[in-house]
Amino acid sequence: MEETGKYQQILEAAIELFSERGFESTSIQDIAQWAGVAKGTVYLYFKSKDDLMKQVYEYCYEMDIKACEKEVDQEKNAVDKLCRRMDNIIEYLLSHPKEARIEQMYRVVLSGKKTLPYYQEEMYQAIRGVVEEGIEKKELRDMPSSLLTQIYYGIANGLYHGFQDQPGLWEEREIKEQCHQLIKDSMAGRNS
Amino acid sequence: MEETGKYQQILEAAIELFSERGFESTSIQDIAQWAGVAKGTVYLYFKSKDDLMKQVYEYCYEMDIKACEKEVDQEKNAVDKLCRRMDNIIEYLLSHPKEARIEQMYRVVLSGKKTLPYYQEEMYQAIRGVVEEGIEKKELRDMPSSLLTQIYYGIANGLYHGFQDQPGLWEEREIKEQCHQLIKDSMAGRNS
Amino acid sequence: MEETGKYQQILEAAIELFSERGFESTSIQDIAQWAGVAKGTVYLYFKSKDDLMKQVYEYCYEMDIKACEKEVDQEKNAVDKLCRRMDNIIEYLLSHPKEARIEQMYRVVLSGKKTLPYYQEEMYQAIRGVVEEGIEKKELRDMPSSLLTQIYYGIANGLYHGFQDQPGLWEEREIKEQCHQLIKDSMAGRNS
Amino acid sequence: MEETGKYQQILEAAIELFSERGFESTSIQDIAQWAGVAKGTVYLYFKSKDDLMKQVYEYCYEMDIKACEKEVDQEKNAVDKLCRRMDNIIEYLLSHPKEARIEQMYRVVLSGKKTLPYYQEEMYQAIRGVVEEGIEKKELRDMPSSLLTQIYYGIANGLYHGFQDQPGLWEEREIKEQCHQLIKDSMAGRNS
DNA sequence: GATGAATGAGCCTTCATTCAT
DNA sequence: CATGAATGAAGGCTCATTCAT
Repeated sequence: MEETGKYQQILEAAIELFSERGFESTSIQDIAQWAGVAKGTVYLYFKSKDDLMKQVYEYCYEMDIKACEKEVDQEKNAVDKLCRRMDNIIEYLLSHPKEARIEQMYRVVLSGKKTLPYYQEEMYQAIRGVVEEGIEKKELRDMPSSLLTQIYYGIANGLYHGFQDQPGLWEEREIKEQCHQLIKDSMAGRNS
Repeated sequence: MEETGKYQQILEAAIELFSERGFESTSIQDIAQWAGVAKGTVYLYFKSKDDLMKQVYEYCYEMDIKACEKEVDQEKNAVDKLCRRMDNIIEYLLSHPKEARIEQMYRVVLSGKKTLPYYQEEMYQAIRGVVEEGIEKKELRDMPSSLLTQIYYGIANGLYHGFQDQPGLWEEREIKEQCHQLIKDSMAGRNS
Repeated sequence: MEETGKYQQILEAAIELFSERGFESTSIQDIAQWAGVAKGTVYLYFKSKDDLMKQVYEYCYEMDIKACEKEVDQEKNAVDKLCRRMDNIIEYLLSHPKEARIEQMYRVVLSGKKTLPYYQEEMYQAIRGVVEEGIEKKELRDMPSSLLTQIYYGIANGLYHGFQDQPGLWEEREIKEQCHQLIKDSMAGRNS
Repeated sequence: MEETGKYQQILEAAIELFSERGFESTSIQDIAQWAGVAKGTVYLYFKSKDDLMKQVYEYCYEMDIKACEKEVDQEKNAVDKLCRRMDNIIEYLLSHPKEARIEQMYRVVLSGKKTLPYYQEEMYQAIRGVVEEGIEKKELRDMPSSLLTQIYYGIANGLYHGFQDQPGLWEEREIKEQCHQLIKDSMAGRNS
């Protein structure tokens, strides 16, 4: 952690500790210590603890988005896009458990504030776009797109938890195919 | 709130405030004030703030479990049991948003601690029991039961979020049936 | 300092330390220690350090006002009123040097803020009232009353400093009479 | 502020900010920024913040002294000297409000420390010299010179405050003459 | 049982000062 | 000379917890 810049050191220390202990239970002191800098140094790079929290979340979120959209556009059908994206989601979450936890935590906090519902976020909108298009083309179930989007999200999340418990499963080709089939069956339904 | 016992008063005040402001941002003072008792009184009924948190969570969780299991046993098939349970889940969560938030928050905290994975909980085990039996009887998809259980959980959660955004939807009979169909398609797959 | 209430203890500790080290250089910790209470206790009686500062000032100011107005009304003439008041002022300031310093300090701070000019204070207005009446009755010099009031204030202050350096002087009857004569000559001028 | 030396730039920035916000509320960072230099540079010219404060005060004090003594020696009588000096004092203070505030603030701080009573200062001694000589020559009241000096000081200060509130007054010839008469009456008394 | 005054550990944040570049 | 990143001591304030009444 010595060779990267101080900003990155602090950010990574924060990810480590926030994900482990939660936002409130992690002190700036702890973060500074873990990052190997003095307490005051944190404030050279971040305006406040809130600012640090926000930047940590945004950093994680950006990584997540970028990872999840990889090669999605190469697929033509809605179902295929959703399967590909789900592979990406799980791949990313399993390889970045700390970042995943931070996103989760931050969203719970956000969901308490009326101002910015989390579903207005980029990723939600991206998925919803695919879902709406799929519904229009009759590739997907004819349900309210918001509901279908949330269901997709929920399945992805459920799968993540499932694979988290038994990491080996995700490596098995057969399992992955079963999951794809499940996605298809749930999202497309009788249309398939 | 005056006629119930002090214990209940404090518990309800805690539910109210924890769900609104989060655990760390709610002080014992706030809770005591809301409950209409003195700060010291809280410590007559709860060993510490952590203990209060835990009891609050457990209280919410118990209510949740009880509500979700209602009439589930009247169904015969695995799919029907799961549908019935899902109706209960959504019904409960929508009518108890505060309790829902507290369960959510507490699980995020718990998930950080390796000691007590949340899937060892009663509700998870109950669902898993149904799922395993369903798989055995070929009523459900032949997938690892843990995975299928998590997926079911995820769908229920997704639906909750969806209906939370548009509460009116849940009242529509057609929508509910679509949801049941979706549960069936995802959990039973080609078997159906 | 043990027998009085905590509020008074803290107030007196603050007077002691503020007058000795200044507002900014005195920490709440210092005050608590001097008062023989815990840091947190200070915040049971004062909302913040600023609040403590303000209450300390107001306490000193009230004492000052009360002391300075003693028996002033028994005098008929403006000059006599001013002399009597000046005796009171000096008497008070000499016997309450700490409180005097606090008033001084606070006014210097206040004078930096445009909002509440210190001359709108009670004591200033009281003196100005006497001065204006005196001018009207031709007992005092025909000068702008604001100016004459400030001059009176200045003389009183000067005398205080003078007597502070040589406290014995104030005890001498002759000196006191000289001072009264000086007040008369300066405030009444040729009218006398 | 660019063409003068760094030392002067910093000094002037300090005068500006100290007079506006007070000593403690002005950071070295603020001063450096206002002066257009780096924080470290301040420490090339001043040993510490305290040192800067002291030099700022001394700078203001020197200006004050120089301004106040202008043409005082042209007068023969003690009273005239005192009047002339008072004109200078007020003229200076009104035209240098920032420097005036700094002197004021610093003296309040100093007056708390027993080590260096401010009356041992040059200006005090200069006035006292005039006063003592005047008393000796029976031009002034026969009172302890220290007292009379402090009174003179007090009057000057009072006038300053008076004119500060109504700057227009100081321009009126008649007012100025009234002030001179007042000085004469107070300092010389029946001797005049 | 009930109270709330008192405590003090611990948090976030600021800022004078240093020093390698 | 000049810089500004880095430091860490210190301060204001909050709050979980205790305990005498």
